[in-house]
Amino acid sequence: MNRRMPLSGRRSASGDWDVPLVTRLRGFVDLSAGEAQELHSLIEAEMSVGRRRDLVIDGYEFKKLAFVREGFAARYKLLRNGKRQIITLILPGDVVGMPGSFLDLPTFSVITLTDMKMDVCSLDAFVELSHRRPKFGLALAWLAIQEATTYAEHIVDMGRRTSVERLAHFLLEIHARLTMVGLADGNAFDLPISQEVMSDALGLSVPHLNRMLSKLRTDRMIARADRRVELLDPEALRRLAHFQPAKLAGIPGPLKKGAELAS
Amino acid sequence: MNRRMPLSGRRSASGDWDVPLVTRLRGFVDLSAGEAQELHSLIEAEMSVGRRRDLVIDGYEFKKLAFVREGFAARYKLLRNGKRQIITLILPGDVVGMPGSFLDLPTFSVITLTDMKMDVCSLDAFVELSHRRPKFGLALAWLAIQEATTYAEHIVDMGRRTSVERLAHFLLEIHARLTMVGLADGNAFDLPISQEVMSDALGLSVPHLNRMLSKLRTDRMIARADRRVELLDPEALRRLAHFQPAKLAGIPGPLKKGAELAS
DNA sequence: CGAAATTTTGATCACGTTCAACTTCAGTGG
DNA sequence: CCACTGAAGTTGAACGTGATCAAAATTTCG
Repeated sequence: MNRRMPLSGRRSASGDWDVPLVTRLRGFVDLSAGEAQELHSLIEAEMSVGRRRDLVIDGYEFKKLAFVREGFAARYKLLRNGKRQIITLILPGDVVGMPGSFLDLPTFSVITLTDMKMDVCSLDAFVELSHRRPKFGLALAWLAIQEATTYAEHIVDMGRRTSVERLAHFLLEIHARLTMVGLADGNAFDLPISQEVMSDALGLSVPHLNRMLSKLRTDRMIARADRRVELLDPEALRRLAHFQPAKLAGIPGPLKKGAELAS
Repeated sequence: MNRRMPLSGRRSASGDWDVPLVTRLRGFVDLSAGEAQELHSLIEAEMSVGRRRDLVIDGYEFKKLAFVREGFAARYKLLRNGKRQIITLILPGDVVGMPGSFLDLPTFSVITLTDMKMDVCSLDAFVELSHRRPKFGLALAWLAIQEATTYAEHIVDMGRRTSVERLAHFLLEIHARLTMVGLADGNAFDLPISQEVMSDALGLSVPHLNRMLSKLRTDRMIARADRRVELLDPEALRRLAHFQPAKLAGIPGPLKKGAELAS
């Protein structure tokens, strides 16, 4: 099911490399079209994979960075008792191989939840580029920080939020992340995942998750049809979930516009 | 209680800057004495603070990196319902301000649990150095990745491990992290924190944590006296906790000369 | 269409919370 | 030296959230 495609890239009108990761990076670093191009030149393959494909397997070497262009995946760990915990959903703009590629061996697995398209480069190539262009090393740090921040919020979810609060927080987070890469449609967004996946992400059982979903539905906070979610009352959801969005700061110094004068 | 001290630094016999963070960095990047010195030159203050001091406050700007030399702290979030979740314990070698300094405003607080000594520099200065020495930007990324990996394991703790398993995992993790910076004494280590702190780190109530502690004690897996912990049966603990240590890979490329042969 | 996966509903049970009281210990002042 | 204080640790009883198990209803898909 993995097939290689010609390295055409996706170009905007201005000839820029226009993928969700670049959108995300531009939220905190000034990337010229040329620099985006340098990043693009690292891509050694554009991959399309089907649903339910293992991308990273706990314990098996993986040293790539795969920038997700389309589709959903999950980073998870399987315990020996058979229980699965999903650490985070991987969305367009996210990087498969973070953190797995930075460890001797990954301690988590990644599996696609839908068909997925990604641009793949090797970690070595990225690091090599970072030597010539320190900005990319810093951008990597910023991405990792954002990952850690998201995880931190998940810890709060699991530790101190009740099941409804947790579900509400989950929906708000996904909505915020999709909005950031331009994939939300106002207060609605596609969420093409089963309740089993959601329950593993939230550390709940499927029946209980189901009940909490209907609770949010009967309380008129959300609507769910097909595999879409609509946030009917975002304000109430935010209050319920104690939702506090975190905004990544820009990389300081000569990298930011208006500071080009510094040597 | 904050007092400045002369910028003497801590030097090893070889004149190297010898602090836990450098030990940690050397686990994945080749740092010459000169480079450690460059890092040291960023330090604008060596601070000593007492117990129970807020270092970072949720919602109030903080743009420093404080490298912990001695002492314990906790990164946490307080919900509006009064519940507290500790995201992670901050140990010597860790960085206060990660991730808070990278956000417009921190979304978590940090409080010291013991007296603490740290070396403080501004994030701007660190980024500026990373421009001249890309290695430091990459090292920052590696540190952030390690932070994310630790958090990921905490998510598994809270979501899919029972309370005893969680406690066992917690003790093993702290032991591993202290060992990494040379602060464990074989299978024993100082853990100068109250059960309330532990319960907030594990998302448990104090009484229940207490029961699980006595369980591990009566099962002869750990001993706890004063504020020390001894792992009496590390193997049994690892089995119980499904413990899987993650080892950070070295930064690839020209940075890691001959490191493949070492260790 | 039939088979499989997913969603929904119900009944029972257990893990961990809550609340309360009691103990231990270190520090402080009479 | 003892009384008092406050923080930390320990124990017990009742309760509730969410798990577990089971089965039915519904959707998806070969």
